[in-house]
Amino acid sequence: MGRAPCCDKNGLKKGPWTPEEDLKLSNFIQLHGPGNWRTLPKNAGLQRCGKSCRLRWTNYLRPDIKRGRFSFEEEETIIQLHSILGNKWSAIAARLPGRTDNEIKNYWNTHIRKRLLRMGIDPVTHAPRLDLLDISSIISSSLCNPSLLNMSNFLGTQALMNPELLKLATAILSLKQQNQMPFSKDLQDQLCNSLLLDQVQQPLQLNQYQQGFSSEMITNPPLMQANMETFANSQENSTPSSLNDGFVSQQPNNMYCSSNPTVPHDLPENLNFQSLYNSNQNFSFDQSVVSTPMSSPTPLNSPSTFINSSTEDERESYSYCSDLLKFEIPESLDLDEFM
DNA sequence: AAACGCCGCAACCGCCGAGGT
DNA sequence: AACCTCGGCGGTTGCGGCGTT
Repeated sequence: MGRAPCCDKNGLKKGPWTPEEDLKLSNFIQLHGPGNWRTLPKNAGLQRCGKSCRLRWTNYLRPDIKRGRFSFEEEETIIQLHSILGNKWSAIAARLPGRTDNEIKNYWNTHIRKRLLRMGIDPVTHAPRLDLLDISSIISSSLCNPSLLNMSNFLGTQALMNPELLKLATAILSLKQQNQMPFSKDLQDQLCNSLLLDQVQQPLQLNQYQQGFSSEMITNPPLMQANMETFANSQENSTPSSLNDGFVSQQPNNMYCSSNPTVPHDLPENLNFQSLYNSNQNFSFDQSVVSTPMSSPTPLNSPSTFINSSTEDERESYSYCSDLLKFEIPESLDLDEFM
């Protein structure tokens, strides 16, 4: 036969623990150590299920538990570990001394998850998703502002997520740089509208814009491979217009974006950073943060594109985005354990 | 000041694998 | 081998605090 039932649930107390119960449990465990949860409540004089006692101890009473707000470093670690481990809260907690799985789980669900969603990042896959991103502020403050087409915000947050937008923006800028087309407000509005449509999961109809351009400018493969670096270089060299505003800067709170010249225009829809890592061809991580040799000819830490963020919220968001793009693996993390 | 709604977190629930009988 | 509990885990719930109206 098996063991006796762990506890008879009838008559046992549930709900919040009182200070007296906490004291009883703490004193008992200090004397006898944790474990034997089945018999512990009775021996400690508690009208609780053993499971409830164990949870109370591991999640609240344990002396090595660190209380209080999560530090920035802890949040970084949680995000990075979650991108690798998923909802393996206990595994994540094992790498955050003093934090319990329950606490991390709660913090993820109440803070980090929401923040990622606001940033347009799928908290499950850690993949950028336009349909999750609140881009209205970005659009309203830059693209749709008649006096300012701030391509930095536009490209910095969108281009990698939607290759069609990258194509379109590349073509637009190329045309503008060659003075082959006026950058009219109409076009900006069209682009803005299309982005809004795209946000609600309407496919971007590139052809709509191709009509207004030279078809060669749209379809010429070399041009289509133009990239963030092209933008950055061209901006440095010429464009004195507002296009350059905030595009390249070296300030501390900047977002570190990909400037890989081979930014793919056929990124998979459910792209995530793991798959990028594995694909190893169309995208590369910063060599300085990923030790695994990469075949990409241009590491991300060469001509980098920095996005200057203005508000506290934006800095915070960009900072998190930066973390995701950098995808730094803590030294203490034994990846083999998960592979 | 009261009512209401939202949010965060502690605690519970249900499931699963490991291991004891 | 089958049955059963334990311990652990992730998901969910519900309560209390707080802000807003």
